Amino acid sequence: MLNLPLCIMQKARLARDARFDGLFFIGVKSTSIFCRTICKARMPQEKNVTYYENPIAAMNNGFRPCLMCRPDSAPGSYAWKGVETTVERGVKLINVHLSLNINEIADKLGISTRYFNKLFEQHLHVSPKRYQLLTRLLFAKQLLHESCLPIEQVAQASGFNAAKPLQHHMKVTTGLTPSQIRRFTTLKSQAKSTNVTVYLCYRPPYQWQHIRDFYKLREIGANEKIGENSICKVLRLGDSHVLFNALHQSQNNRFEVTFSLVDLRLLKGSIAAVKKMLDLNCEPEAIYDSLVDAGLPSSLILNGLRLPGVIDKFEAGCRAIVGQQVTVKAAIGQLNLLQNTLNTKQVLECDNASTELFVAQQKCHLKGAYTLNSECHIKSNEAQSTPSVLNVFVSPKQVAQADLSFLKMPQARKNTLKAFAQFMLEKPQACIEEWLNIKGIGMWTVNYVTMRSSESPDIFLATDLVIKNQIKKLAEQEINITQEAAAPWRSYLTLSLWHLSSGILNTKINKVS
DNA sequence: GAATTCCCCTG
DNA sequence: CAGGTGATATTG
Repeated sequence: MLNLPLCIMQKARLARDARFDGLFFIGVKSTSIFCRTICKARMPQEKNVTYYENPIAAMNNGFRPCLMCRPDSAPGSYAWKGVETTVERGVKLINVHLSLNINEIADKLGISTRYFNKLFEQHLHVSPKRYQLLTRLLFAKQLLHESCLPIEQVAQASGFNAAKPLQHHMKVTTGLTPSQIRRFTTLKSQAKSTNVTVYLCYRPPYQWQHIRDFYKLREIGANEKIGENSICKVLRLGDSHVLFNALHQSQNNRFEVTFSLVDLRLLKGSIAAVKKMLDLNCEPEAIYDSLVDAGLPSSLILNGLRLPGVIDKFEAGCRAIVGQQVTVKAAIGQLNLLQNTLNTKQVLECDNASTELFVAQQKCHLKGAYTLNSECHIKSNEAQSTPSVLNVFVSPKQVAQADLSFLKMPQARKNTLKAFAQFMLEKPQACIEEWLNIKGIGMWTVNYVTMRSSESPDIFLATDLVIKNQIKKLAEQEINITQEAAAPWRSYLTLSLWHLSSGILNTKINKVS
């Protein structure tokens, strides 16, 4: 039943080798406890040890899970990852939630402030407080350069309570006051509103057409509008909503992104979200090389390919589930139906006041883009004839409570969708692997969602039908793909193969070969 | 830095 | 099962 030789497991156990973590489990007879290979507890003697393939097998034989290494927890979960990642998670939280203080961050991590301080200092040799101050200042500086927000609002957006503390800290750490920093910027003053425009750059080349078409094909009209040169979408960020319009300016290698915000503290997260959607941090050269290594002839490679991201994990999950075994077109039709049908009640159902405020603000702002759920429709910049309203993607709660009989798809898939919504309602923070426990969600779905929503550059969808066919088709022309060689950028190989199979380049292949 | 918790061994 | 050891994570 165990697929590893005994001597290997013995060595792996004694070395506490992390590479074998999860592959087998160690039952200790003297205590009736079972552990993972990496457990830091005192090393049991060989004569007391039995090996098991999985936690279930160990528990069946009367062992209980160890409290230190938590072999019962889901692989990848916080409990599984243990202390090693606590600092990492803390850093992320500080970066994302600029307005939370250190106590609240520690609270989110589930540890005391004192311990958080200690761990942080130990690993990064800076105190969390100091790290946070620098993070806030850096972001404030970016806003001073890239936007025309008044200082007071820059302060709020970067986590300070008021302009005074920002001015003080900026002066102390950089020697310059915010207004001195601002003087370097060349932007013209923009109208006073909660609209914020920032310019987000990327490393060229950038295959705008590819990422644009990818989104366009998957457009959910009530939630997003994809223009020839722009992407406009309403994002759910925590309990709030953000509307953005990203306009591609290829001559400057950047996007002009306008946000409409309820609360300026959302700006940091909003910028991160758009960067993720447009994959602005990617390094095209490394990816190009890896695609060559994988065996793609350079004539078939889109240099500057980007991975189109999905911000909301729930949305990504819905897209994946509804997209199981049907064409993109069919799936998006059903998603549009879902969105439009459940949408009508949405404004009433939203429990927080922020939505109302947001709607009110939308009425007057974001000229030339779209409005959110307001009766005053504003035409889009892109000379599209019909005025539009945009709305946030349906929530887990809505889907969980809805009668889904109006959807045209197998009952089993509707059940999965519903179970998924229920799961997300109860455990919104669960890691994607945990979704496997839901009936109807398998590895393809998990991998697809991981690739689209976790900025995971190294997902190869080997079981995807389209991918399989495309590999076969290439092999017929003596182009052999070794996906392993594309690591750690295999997501881009997946994208490339999808793109090839879309037919646009199929004629080209013939010419090449 | 002490105290607590946890694991494993021995008798 | 009780008593003792060593080690780690976490707290006040």
